[in-house]
Amino acid sequence: MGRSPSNSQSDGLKRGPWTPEEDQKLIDYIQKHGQGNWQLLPRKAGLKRCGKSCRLRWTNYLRPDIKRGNFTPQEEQTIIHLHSALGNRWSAIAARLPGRTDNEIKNFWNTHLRKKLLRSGIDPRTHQLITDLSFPLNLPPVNSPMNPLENLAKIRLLSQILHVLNSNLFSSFLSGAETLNQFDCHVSGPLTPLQVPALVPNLESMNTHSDFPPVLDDSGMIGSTSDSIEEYSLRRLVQATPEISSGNLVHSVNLVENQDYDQLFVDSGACSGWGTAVDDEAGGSLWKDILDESFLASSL
DNA sequence: AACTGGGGCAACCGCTAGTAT
DNA sequence: GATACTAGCGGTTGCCCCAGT
Repeated sequence: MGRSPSNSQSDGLKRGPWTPEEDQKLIDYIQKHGQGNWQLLPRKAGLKRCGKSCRLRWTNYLRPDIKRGNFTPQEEQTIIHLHSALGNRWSAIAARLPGRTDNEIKNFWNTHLRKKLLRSGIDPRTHQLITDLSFPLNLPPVNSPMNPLENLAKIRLLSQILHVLNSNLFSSFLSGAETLNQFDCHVSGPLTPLQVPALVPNLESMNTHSDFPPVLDDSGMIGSTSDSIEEYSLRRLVQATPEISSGNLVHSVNLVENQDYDQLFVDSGACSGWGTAVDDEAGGSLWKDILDESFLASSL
């Protein structure tokens, strides 16, 4: 737990996990004298800790009014709602959740709620539907470690790219049509996230090009194309990701604002085209699945 | 049964804002 | 106004636990 497990400090101060004895000393001192000056407290209380460490231990763990245990669904909703309004201002969020500390809320957000939103196709930073490829692609700087959760959308896209590259569909194209003009159709206005899966069935289920949905241009409009097969496949994948739509975005935002998160998750998960993969558990196993799938397909 | 990898979370670090001198 | 000190905040780290192999 925590950093700097070593107890041997050049300044003579102990770091790392607190012992029950240290906790008791701190509790006893504060119960007798109140919080007062944190810099002086450790010396007066007989603790070999810095004041900062004492303050954190008290405010995050020992304070008598701290509520321990799991967050309730109500608290979850409150946190998500407040985060959409306040951002990463954990102390401000904690101030509205009696008995919860900023540290606890921050940890809960990073370990549970962020994943939950990502799985639902919602950018946890903006609380909006993930709508473009730049979302996952622009996140980690080159030298920073990848965050698999924030790159869920990227992973999903990669998975589907592999599907296309390995599919009968692709090989049938290699031997057949060079252009895709025959798939033109006319739909006015941008597609909504709920419309896209209807127009773009799961790639897995499409074995012939006759199943192909219409192609969308950069603005999300359906139009004609003379893309190469590769371009077409990639464009289709792009369109298979949650497409922004004023109508549906408003719907989702309303759900958030109305704290109807369960419905929001149901809605996003109900999108068969992208919801299925969104439902996948995030993490390293996803990469394994993707690679396994790719290997299997390529070995056929 | 032993090993391994990932998740959870307590604790630390660095920075900033506020206050005192 | 400049400096020093303190408290608070958000980001990050790394140990422990446990599920999966």
